[in-house]
Amino acid sequence: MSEKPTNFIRTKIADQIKQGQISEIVTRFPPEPNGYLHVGHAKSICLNFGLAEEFGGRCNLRFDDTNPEKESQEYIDAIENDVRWLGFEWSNLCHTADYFEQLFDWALHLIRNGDAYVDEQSAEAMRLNRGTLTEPGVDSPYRDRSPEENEALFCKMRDGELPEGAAVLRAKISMSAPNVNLRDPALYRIRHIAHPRAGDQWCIYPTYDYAHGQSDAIEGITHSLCTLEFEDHRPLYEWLLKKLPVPSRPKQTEFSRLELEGTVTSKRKLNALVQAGHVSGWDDPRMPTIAGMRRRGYSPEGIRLFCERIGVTRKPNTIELQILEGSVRDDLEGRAHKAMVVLDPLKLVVTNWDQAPLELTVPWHPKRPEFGSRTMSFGRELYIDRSDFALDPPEGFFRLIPGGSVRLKYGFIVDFDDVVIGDDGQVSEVHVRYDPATRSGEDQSGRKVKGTIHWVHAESACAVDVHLYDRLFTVADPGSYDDPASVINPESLIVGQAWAEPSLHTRMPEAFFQFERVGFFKQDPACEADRMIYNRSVTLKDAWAKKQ
RNA sequence: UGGGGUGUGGCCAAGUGGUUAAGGCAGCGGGUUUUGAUCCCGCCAUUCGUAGGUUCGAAUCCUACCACCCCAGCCA
Repeated sequence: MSEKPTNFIRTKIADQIKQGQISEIVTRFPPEPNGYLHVGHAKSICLNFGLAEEFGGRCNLRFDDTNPEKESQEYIDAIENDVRWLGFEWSNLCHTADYFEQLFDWALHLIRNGDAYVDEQSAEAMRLNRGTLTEPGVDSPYRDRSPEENEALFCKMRDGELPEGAAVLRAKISMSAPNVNLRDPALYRIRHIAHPRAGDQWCIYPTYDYAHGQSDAIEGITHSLCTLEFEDHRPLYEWLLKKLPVPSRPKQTEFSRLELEGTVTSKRKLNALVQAGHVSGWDDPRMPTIAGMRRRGYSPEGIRLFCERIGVTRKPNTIELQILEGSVRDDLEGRAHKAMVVLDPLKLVVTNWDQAPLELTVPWHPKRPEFGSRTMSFGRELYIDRSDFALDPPEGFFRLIPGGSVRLKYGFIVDFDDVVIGDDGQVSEVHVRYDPATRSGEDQSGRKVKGTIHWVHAESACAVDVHLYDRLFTVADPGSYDDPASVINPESLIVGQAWAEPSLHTRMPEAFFQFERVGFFKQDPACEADRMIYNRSVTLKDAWAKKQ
């Protein structure tokens, strides 16, 4: 295989180690538990955990849980599950909430040094006084309170004596900074609301800007990796680290976030789709969430391969869906069991077959003998896919046609005999004669046919449901719509019935399958034993369809 | 019109002054094939946003310009 592609962060770390500037790296993946993880998070997870792994360092999973309004235990559990499923194990499981006491003490430190003050302006007034992108802001009338007064007020905030919105703690930096993030950013706000982890211990909560860098410092993070939109926050990140007696000095490095063609990677918008019932949940197989991709039948290795292929840079980028699908296919090709399933059945009658059904031994994977084999019965009545027969074949069609022959994979070559047209004018049956000398594995006839098609034995086949997924949206950039629901693809899910060889069900439910010549499928975890559901993860490449 | 970023083939992406500008995906052509899949082979940027300049030599240095992205939450 090819070696791992490099990127600017990896190169920098390798360099720092070589120069002896650092001996160990510590990274962290810091999701806010306000939704499920999506493919964009997968990129970050692979980066953070991957780097730590590669350089023999550590990586923490840290819940950036500073805003109890949006966070919940359901999300916390789902995130842990998703990270593990992707194949990573954290060094420490951390919660910003566990640092609340320390963060509070440090806030006092800022206040006592005159670096923070309690502002009692309304949110509206603060917004107005912040100025604009081109004009400086105006100092708050509360900006020059004494440290003593600030400390007393801040303690009142903590003690619950002030209502929500009555006051915030602000860093005292500059209201005229050209970088608006430095115009006395809020550090603490009042929220009389319980926290999923801290319970009702607190009614003031730190903001991301105040909590993040300090949390990094507490954990001894060396490389704090985040996306580009936080670049303008870096001066603030550094300002706080410099003002506070923190135990270490982490460095923030930004990279560009993943943009995936045809998908939405905004937790807010994904949540809206879930809430409105446009999808069955966060784990709907059409969702770009890790849970959705898992349920759809993507493998962790396939997703990791994808993350490796897309690289890490600071450039704006939009990744084509083909790269994700191609990565998944490439991984699944080697690990999926190959089964025969007919999605759109057409009865095939082998007119010269008068014997009992024949049991054929068929390998689960032609190149992987260790996968073992199963038996398939072959008899007089079979189903083939309707698309594998053409009364009036187009140029280049080499499946079954009047007067023609095809091989039934792992079975025999059959020669066209006759066709039966139903009342609806459609072909209802195709009659063929099999050539006994052409049995797979012992064919000495010397016959060669152009096409090989899949089939199932009508008598023993099992009916299963198949869920055929297509892209969730009709446009390439649903994320740029305020309401992506307005461009939902009404055909993003097609439920069909199929006939499967019975041994499909003898495999474990976790198994990945390739339905030969059709696509990769995975059993849906929610289906019942008497009505199996297989989700189509991704189709096979199809040069014939493309030519059409 | 403020600040911070980014521009290398259809999509990603190496490359940081010196052979014919890596590689992946997609595409195209061919071979193998009992999956029109997989696999294998070959092709696919005289050119690095544009225009100047420095240099024996530039995607890499300088200047100007252009385009696009992010920032005015008590979200992260």
